Parts: sequence; structure tokens; C-alpha cells
Amino acid sequence: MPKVGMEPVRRKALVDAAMRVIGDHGSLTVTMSEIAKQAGVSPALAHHYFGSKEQLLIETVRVHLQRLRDSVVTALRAAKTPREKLSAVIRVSFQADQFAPETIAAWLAFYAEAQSSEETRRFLVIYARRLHSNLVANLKALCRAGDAERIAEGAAAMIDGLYIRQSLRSAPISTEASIALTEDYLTTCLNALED
Amino acid sequence: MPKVGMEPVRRKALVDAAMRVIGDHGSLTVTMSEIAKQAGVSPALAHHYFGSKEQLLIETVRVHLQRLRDSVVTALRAAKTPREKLSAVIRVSFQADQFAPETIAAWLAFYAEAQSSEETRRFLVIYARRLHSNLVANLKALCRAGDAERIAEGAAAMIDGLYIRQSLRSAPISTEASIALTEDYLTTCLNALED
DNA sequence: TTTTATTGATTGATCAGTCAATCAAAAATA
DNA sequence: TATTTTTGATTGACTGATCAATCAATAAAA
Repeated sequence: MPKVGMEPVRRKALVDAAMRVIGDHGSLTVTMSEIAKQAGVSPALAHHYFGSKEQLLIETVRVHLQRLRDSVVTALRAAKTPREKLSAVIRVSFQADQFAPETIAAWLAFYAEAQSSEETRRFLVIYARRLHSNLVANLKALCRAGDAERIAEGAAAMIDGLYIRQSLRSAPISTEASIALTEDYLTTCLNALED
Repeated sequence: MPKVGMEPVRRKALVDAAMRVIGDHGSLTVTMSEIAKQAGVSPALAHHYFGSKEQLLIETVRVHLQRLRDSVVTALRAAKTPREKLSAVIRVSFQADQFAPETIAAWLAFYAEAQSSEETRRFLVIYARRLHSNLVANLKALCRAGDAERIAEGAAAMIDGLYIRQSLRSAPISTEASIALTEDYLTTCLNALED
């Protein structure tokens, strides 16, 4: 079996497996055995490639955020006007794979982990800043800087809040309803400023 | 040392200790030893009174939510008009002890735990429902039922979102700013309906 | 004496991490 | 081409640490 060049394949498989296990489990207290089993390799191999469980989990967060970032970049490129770009950011935040229960569970676990892992915290701060600055940049084309900051804070909080409420799976809100609610917030705020 | 009637004293001490340890630690992966030590008793005693770690943690969530509930009830009683009651609900959500970093860390840990503990999930669902219905009930006095539902969803999401963003401790938002942002959301939404 | 409070010592399970050994492809050499 | 050597991939078995949970023993009140 042993072919050369397995490293990237295994690393990806293990990171994907970690995401799945974390999502199912709904927590970062997962074992290397579970992850390795899910990836179809031995626990020892996971250690061989990642050195430690912590490193594997950190890499998992990193990859996850990278993918989200890519989606955002793509969506922003497709949108023309500032208003369209705002909608694009919102839409990506709630797109199917992001809003799936397992993904939400994983996000929540990452946020909790950030309390004790400085590196995880750093990644999430970067995500939060990026979301914020994407919103502010486009809002500034539509209103004054001060208002843009305030509205962006509100919109970002609403997006994150819709996530966390979704995680409880009580009275789940549909993707469309979540998008509508956030869009509505933006529209209402912007309209209010024009009067 | 052994006096009679220590049970309620110890239970309270252990639950308080659990809150503190969870808050410091920023996660529910705390040991019975840590909690017991913080409460100044032996780990064995914690087991004696709670039977298991899980039960102690569940009781901790319960007590925590109970306290929040009490604050809300008190604040609601003091407020007269529906609009004042809405402000009261918002104010309590962000009041000093609720918005302290350790408290937020604990909340986050509870949300994460809810993914795997049915009982924890149930408690948090009750909290979410209560927040929602408090908002809806008072909004209905100010606008139509459909709008009340929608605005309540948005406000609740914004409150939770401000919490989770606070947990990252990057660009922390002050209590006053958080209250202002949520108040502003309500006011803007209600004004928009009147036009 | 009986009951309640309390603990130290212990057990059993779980896991992260290590290590020596194996296997097969690739590279070097004859 | 055939043979040997090297190297990457992989694992089973093991270790050490941690921790929840148990229990028998002790001490003080009732």
C-alpha cells in the first residue's frame, strides 16, 4: 500500500474527519481515536502527521475559516454595487453548508475552545474583524462613517446571534428567514438615516 | 466540625464554585477536584451530594438561569409601560454580572454542552423562549403581532450575538454600547412601522 | 447509640502520546 | 534488467497521567 506523497492526502482526510466528528459530537472533547477511525487510519498516524491533538484541532479551525473566507471572496467578486455586496456577505454567512447543524455545532465548539486556546481565539478574532470590515467598507458607500460602524456592529451581532440560537434547535429559523431578518435590519437602518 | 444541616450550605458552595471554575477555565471540562477545592471541601463530598459530575453541572446551569430569571422578573415589575418593560429586559441581559467575562465564558460553555446534554439543552431552550416571549408580549402592545414576532427574533438574536462577540474579547463592546445598539434596533424598527 | 458530615485511599476507565517493528514503493547499484 | 538499499507510510502494543466514582473509616452532633 505505502505509496509516496500520502501526507497531504492524510492531512486533509484527518482535518475533514475532525470536522465531522466535532460536528456530530457537538464539542471539541473528541478523541484522536475517533478522528483517526473516521479518517480510516490509526491514531498513531494522526499523531505522526500533526504532532499533537491540539495542533490537529487548530489546523481544523484554520481550514474551516479559510474555506469560509474563500466563499466570501467569491461572493463579493460577483456582486457589483455596495448594497449587493452587503447582501452577498449576509448570504454567504447563512449558506447551506455554513448553517447545517453540524457546522454550527463545530463553530460553537470553536468559540468555547477560544476561551482557553490563544491560537483558536486569534483565528476567530480575525474572522470577526473580517466580517466587520466587509460590512463597514460597503456601508460607508451608503451612509456616514459613524453610522456605518454602528450598523455593522448590529448586523454582525445579529448574524452571530442567529447562529447561536440555531444551535439550540428549538424553533429553528430557516436560512431564508435568517437572511430576510438581517437584510431587513440593514434596509430599515439605512432608510431611517435618509429621513 | 460535622454539624447538622450542612447539605444546603455545601450544595450552594459547590454550585458557586463550579460557576467560578467554569468561568475561569472557560469550559465545562473542569474536574470535580478543582470545583471541590474551590469550594473548600474534598472531591468525595461533591460526589456525596450530587451523585455525579453531570448532575452538579446541570444543577449549576439551572441555578444560573434561575438567578437570571429572578433579575428579569424584578426588573419587569419595576417597569410600567410596555416600552419600559422592553428596555428592562434589555438592560437585565447586559447588566454587570451577566456581561462579566467569566459569566460569558460560562454561558458559552453551557451552549456548547447543550449539544450533547439533553437536559442542559432543555434549560437553554427555556431561557430562549422566555426571552422571546417577554419581548413579543410587550411588542404586541406597540405593533401588530406579526411584526412583534419578527422584531423579537431580531432583538433576541442581537442580544445573543453581542454576547458571543464579547466572548472573543477583541474590540470589546461596553455594556452601555450594547444596550444602546439593541435599544436603537427596537426604536428604529418601531418607527419604521409608523410611517 | 444512631445519624450526618467528611475524607483519604483506591479503583477502573479513558486517552494522549511514544516507540519499535513492518511493509512496500522508489532509488541506487550491480 | 535484476538486486539491494533506503525511505516514507503505517500500525499494534505500551506507558503514564488524569479523573470520575467508590468505599471504608472517622469524628462529631443528636
